Amino acid sequence: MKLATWNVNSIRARLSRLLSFLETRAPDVVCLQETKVEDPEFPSIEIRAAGYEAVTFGQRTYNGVAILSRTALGAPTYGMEDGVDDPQARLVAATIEGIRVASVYVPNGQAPGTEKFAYKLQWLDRLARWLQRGSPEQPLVLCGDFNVAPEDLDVHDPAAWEGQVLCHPDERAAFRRLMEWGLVDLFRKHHDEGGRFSWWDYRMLGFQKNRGLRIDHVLATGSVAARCSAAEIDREMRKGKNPSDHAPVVVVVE
DNA sequence: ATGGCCAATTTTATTGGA
Repeated sequence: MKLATWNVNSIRARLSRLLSFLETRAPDVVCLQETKVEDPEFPSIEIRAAGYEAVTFGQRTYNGVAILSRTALGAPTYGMEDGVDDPQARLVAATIEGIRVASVYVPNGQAPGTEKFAYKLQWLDRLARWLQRGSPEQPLVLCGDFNVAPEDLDVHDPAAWEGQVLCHPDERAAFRRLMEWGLVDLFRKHHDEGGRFSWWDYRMLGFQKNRGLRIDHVLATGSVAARCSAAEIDREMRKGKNPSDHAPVVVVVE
């Protein structure tokens, strides 16, 4: 199974690029974030014509997640179902070929000390509890835009980013708690080098200068990680006209 | 070369992203 995660920054603005990605890369599963459409406006017809079914959890303007799959999507769940009244559409999950797959869009957090930052930390804590409702012995892929660069190695200029949002110690600690439950970073399983990023600012020639961060991740429990033979960041999808500011992360699970 | 923010809405500014 070839599985990708991609923050598309509006599926309507990115539809032709997404369809090109599906055709040229031929992934079996694609987790999307920041679709920014309510479910009735999701371009299901075009996606289906490309050979994919979709599970969508959208909202207007902001957020919105989805999972596309060539094979059946079983037992979909929308949000964390933890009783918290949260209108933001940031997690959707479904079972594909025996693997539970979740597409997540972690809050950005804006800046440490703000209400949005507090919401981000709370959301990550809820995500840890969502994981704890299951077992790391089960096959799970938790992937998406985590809005956390786990280590300085994942940052183009660690000194400039120190203590800033996406790199703050509290976010990194929250991310580590997710990992310690029993997840493997599939990109890091295959690459130990720095300078490999999944997001670059639209401004200031960020991509051209490779001034980016690695904040999009594919995390998997041990049984899935053991079957993972490759992981790459698809920089081609960040090039050219009208890109998302994120590139897809693609893994192969045998 | 991959080129100097972008997307959606509240639309000729504002908000949020990261």
